[in-house]
Amino acid sequence: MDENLSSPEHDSEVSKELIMIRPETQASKRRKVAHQKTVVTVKIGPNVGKLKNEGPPSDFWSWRKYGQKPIKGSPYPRGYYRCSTSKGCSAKKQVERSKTDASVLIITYTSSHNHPGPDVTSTTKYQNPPPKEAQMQQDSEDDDHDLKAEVAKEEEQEPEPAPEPEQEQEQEQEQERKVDVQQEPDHFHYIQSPIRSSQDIVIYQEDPFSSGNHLEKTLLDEHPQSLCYSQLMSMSFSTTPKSEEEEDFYDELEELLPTSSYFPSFMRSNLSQLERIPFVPS
DNA sequence: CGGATTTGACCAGCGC
DNA sequence: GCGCTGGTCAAATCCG
Repeated sequence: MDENLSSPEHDSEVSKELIMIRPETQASKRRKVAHQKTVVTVKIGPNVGKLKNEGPPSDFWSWRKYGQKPIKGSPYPRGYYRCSTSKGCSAKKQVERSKTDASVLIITYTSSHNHPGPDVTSTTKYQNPPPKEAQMQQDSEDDDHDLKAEVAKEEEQEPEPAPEPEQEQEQEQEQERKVDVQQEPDHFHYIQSPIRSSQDIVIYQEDPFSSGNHLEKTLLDEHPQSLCYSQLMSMSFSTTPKSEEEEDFYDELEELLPTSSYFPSFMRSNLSQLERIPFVPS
């Protein structure tokens, strides 16, 4: 991975991740085990270093850290987490920070949960979601405790090395964003989610077709701050006529997400509530 | 005291 | 074949 350093980092950073999540690439045996990968890029905001309760979106599972490794070419280590919600659950995730933008967390989910998610719908606040601000406050107080803790700890561990000159970083950030936009239409869904207040979340999911992407992209263009996971899901599952390829993809996505894995019950419940999203295809 | 985290060691795949 | 690297293990440590 050192070779990436010689080339512009902004270019290697995202594309590297995107390449990694392709299941049929020459992955190592261990990587092959992780048949499904979903990369979630979370922008945790510029204050993350100071506001420790700013964290990436909680996925509401309980994760246990089982390893941390410095990643070649990145000043930030990658943390390895395993689902501790249920014994025997093979769900894992990797949390690393973008080497070009410390405010961006890259969370890679691998495998899927083999158990139902925590029943957060039993708590009133998700059955009757409070206004955004209030919800955000509550979230920062409890629900994202796990990821909040992760970030807080990472912040503590990492003395913000700031290995790159500020100007360079700014430049790279800008270019990185470009990379996001450029690559997304080909293979990935690009979702922005305010699940946690000031955070922008981008989910990269392998996308066998390109025609469907305009949907999400258009959504983003029109409502850049109005999407969340559940809305994404509703996008994915309730939007009008799909091509066969799309159906296949959504099947995959469904298999990967709401019924079994990354998206807990409250999101699934919100799914039905939020099926009507303010989106009119152009 | 039990569960979670840390961290060095180990293993296996990949590229040269 | 060898070195590099990512991913995992497991003992030690920490924390509530």
